[in-house]
Order: sequence, then structure tokens, then C-alpha cells
Amino acid sequence: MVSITNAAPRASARTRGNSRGEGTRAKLLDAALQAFASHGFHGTATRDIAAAAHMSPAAVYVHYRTKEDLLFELSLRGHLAAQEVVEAAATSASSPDVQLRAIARDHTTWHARYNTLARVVQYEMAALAPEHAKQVASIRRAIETRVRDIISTGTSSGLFRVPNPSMAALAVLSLGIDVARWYREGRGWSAQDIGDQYAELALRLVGYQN
Amino acid sequence: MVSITNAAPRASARTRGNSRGEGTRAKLLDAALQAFASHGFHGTATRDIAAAAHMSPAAVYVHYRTKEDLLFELSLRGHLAAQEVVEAAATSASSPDVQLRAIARDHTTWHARYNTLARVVQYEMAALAPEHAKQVASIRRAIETRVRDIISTGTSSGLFRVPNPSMAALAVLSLGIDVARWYREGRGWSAQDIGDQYAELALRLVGYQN
DNA sequence: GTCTATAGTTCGATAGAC
DNA sequence: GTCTATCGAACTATAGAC
Repeated sequence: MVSITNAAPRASARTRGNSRGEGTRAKLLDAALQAFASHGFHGTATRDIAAAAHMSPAAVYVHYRTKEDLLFELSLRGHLAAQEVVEAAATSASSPDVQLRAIARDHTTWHARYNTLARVVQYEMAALAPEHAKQVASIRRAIETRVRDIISTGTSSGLFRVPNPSMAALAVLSLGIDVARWYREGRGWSAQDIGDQYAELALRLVGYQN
Repeated sequence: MVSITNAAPRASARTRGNSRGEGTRAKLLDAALQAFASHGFHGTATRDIAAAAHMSPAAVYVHYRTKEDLLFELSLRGHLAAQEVVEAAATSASSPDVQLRAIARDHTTWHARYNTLARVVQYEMAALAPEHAKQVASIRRAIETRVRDIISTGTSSGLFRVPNPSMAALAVLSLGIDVARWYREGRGWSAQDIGDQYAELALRLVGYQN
């Protein structure tokens, strides 16, 4: 099972001792994740989330104030996890070509491996409350800026040949993001295969000569 | 205003003389298009579609049997329009490099220019009735096959260097499709600019040396 | 913290007058 | 073909017992 906890390990450790309460929240998040990914936020009833978590409809509201709160926690965790993946890849090297290869590979692999969470992250932003939408939008901008800066650096040093670093960054991220739209586990290539191949495509995009 | 009629010109000419009846259907389609693109199929009430078309909630059902029928007509028209764009570009030349450049350019430009329709087409497939989903899925497969065959031909002749034509075709289409997710009219580059630049990116993807 | 029961609202779709 | 009025179902969220 694809757990939301696996997708966002930074939220796993807890100071509070009640492990059962946290398990209940995780079960609700998992249920909401699968439902939102399958039918969308507005196409999902809280009753169905509760049923999938083996709880009564009312029990949901002990742990989350509204249905939108469930979406926001999923969206925030997903955005932070994606940012972490990009940040770790960027930090793993200092040369733009190695950095970009790692980013494209890991960003793409993440969107394949966690395609259900990624679809919620990418397609349900309009259902977030305005304040919540602002929060995740700032994470999105940070990711784009990180990739653009690396491409710009590589272009300035002559390592890449890119007419428009902003557009190239957008294109590289688009490649990875759109994988979540069509990838399904167990059909065709593995998430790792796609990540490896897309990394090479990304380097081609920026005119890297290897 | 971005009209659905503009987006799918093949449905404009009519044999029946009642231009007012057709105008009403077009108004409903336009209203549904904007609403579905903004809030999703399940996030849209038929009352809101009716209001945007300056009609009563009941009047919708004179022209469309169900809300899903509205979505299906939008989805079908959108898929057919996208296919037509790809087909026209493919037929416009016989050399794979010219064909692929035209496809990537026009496919991308279409997803930018008609980004509202494209988002409905790409993100609301799960809301279609099973029989309707099958119909549009076959169009999607035809588009993918068309692009893959051109890339395969170019690879066999040594014009392209592609390890995996299927994945390259998916990547080229992904680039265009994902533009609909972030592009908004009047902000940043024009649809044509993006199409032109993405066409060059697509040729880089397939290892074309110009 | 879980449950049953339900309040209060909104939904898709229909009835029937004109 | 349009309207007003409304049906019956489904929805989010809450009340109150245990």
C-alpha cells in the first residue's frame, strides 16, 4: 500500500505518546488520498473516506475540522516532499549537469512512485482555501526557482545551451509532473526506469553535450 | 471569450436551420467549459452552468440529458480537435524532423490557446461514463501512436537518436499537455512563443542534429 | 474517541403551466 | 423551449449518548 507516511517521512516522528491516535490520522489521510486521487476532492464524500478508514462518518471530524483540512494536509505534505527531493538532488553535487541530472531523475521518479499523491497535489489546488493555496504556491515557486537557477548557472558557464532558462526549467519540471498523469504501478516501465531515462531527456533539453 | 465553437470548428456547420437552438447549446457548452475548468466536474452545479448561460436550472435538461452529457461533448470535441491538430501537422510534411517540429509546435500552442478546454479534457476523464471514457481513450491512443510512429521512422533512418521511441513520444506529448496546467492568457509568453520554443525542445529530446 | 442519529443545505433532475 | 416550483437523494458537519 502506498502510504502518505511513506511519501512524506518528515511528518512521521512525533513527540506525543499516543501512537494509536496518530495511526488513526494516518489511516484517514491514506483513505482521503486514494479517494481524492480517484474521484477528485469534490467527487469524494467524507462518508467514503470514513468507510475506507473503517470509521463512522462522524469520527472524521474528531481528527480533522473540515474535508478541506484533509486536502490541505495532503497537499502540504506532498509539496514539501517534492521540494525535499529536488533540494536533496541539488545539494548532492556542485556541477550544474550533475545537479540537473539528479533533479530530473529524482523528481520524475517521485512523481511516478507517488503518482496518487502527486495527482492530488497537482490537480486539486483549486479546491484549497485561499490561505492554504498561498502556502503551497510559495513552495511551488521555490522549486521552480531552484531549478531555474541551476540551469542559468550552467548556461552562463557554457555547460548548457539554453535560449530561455525559465522556459527550460518549466519544461524539465513539466516532464516529471506529467508522469503522474499517466503512470500506474505495475504497467510498463518502472518508476526508476522512467526517472533514469527522463534525466537524459532533461540534459538533452538544456543542450548538454556529453 | 474562448468559445468551444472556436476550439472545435468541425462542429460549427449545421444542416438544421434553427440557429437559435444551436446558439443555446453553444452557450451551455461554453458555460460548462468555464465552470468545469475552474472548479472541476464534481465541483460544478448545473444551476451555475444554467445561470452563466442566462437560463433557468430546468432549461439545461431540454438540451442535455445529464450533466455528464455536457462533459462528454466537451471532452469529445476537445480530443477530436487535438487529434486534428496533430494529424494536420503530421500530414503537412514527409520528413520526420519537419513533421515532429510541426506536431510539437501546434500541439503545444493548442494546449496553451485552449488551456481551459485542455484541462477539462486532461483532468476530468475519470468523471466520464465508462462507455464515453472508452471513446475518448481510443482517440488518445491514436494520437500517441501517430507521434510514436514518426519518431520511430526518424530513428530508423538515423535522423533521430532515441533509445526508446515510445517514451520519447510520451515525453513530447507531455510537454505540450502540461502547458495547459500552468499557462494563462496574457501572462508571460504568448501561446505561439511557447509552441515555437517547445518545438525546438522536442527536436532536442529526440536527438536531432540541426 | 467512537458511535447513532440527524440537522441543515445543496445537489441532479423532473413536473407541469405557458 | 422557457419558466417556477419542487422532489428525493446526497452532502458536510454537528448533537449527544456511551
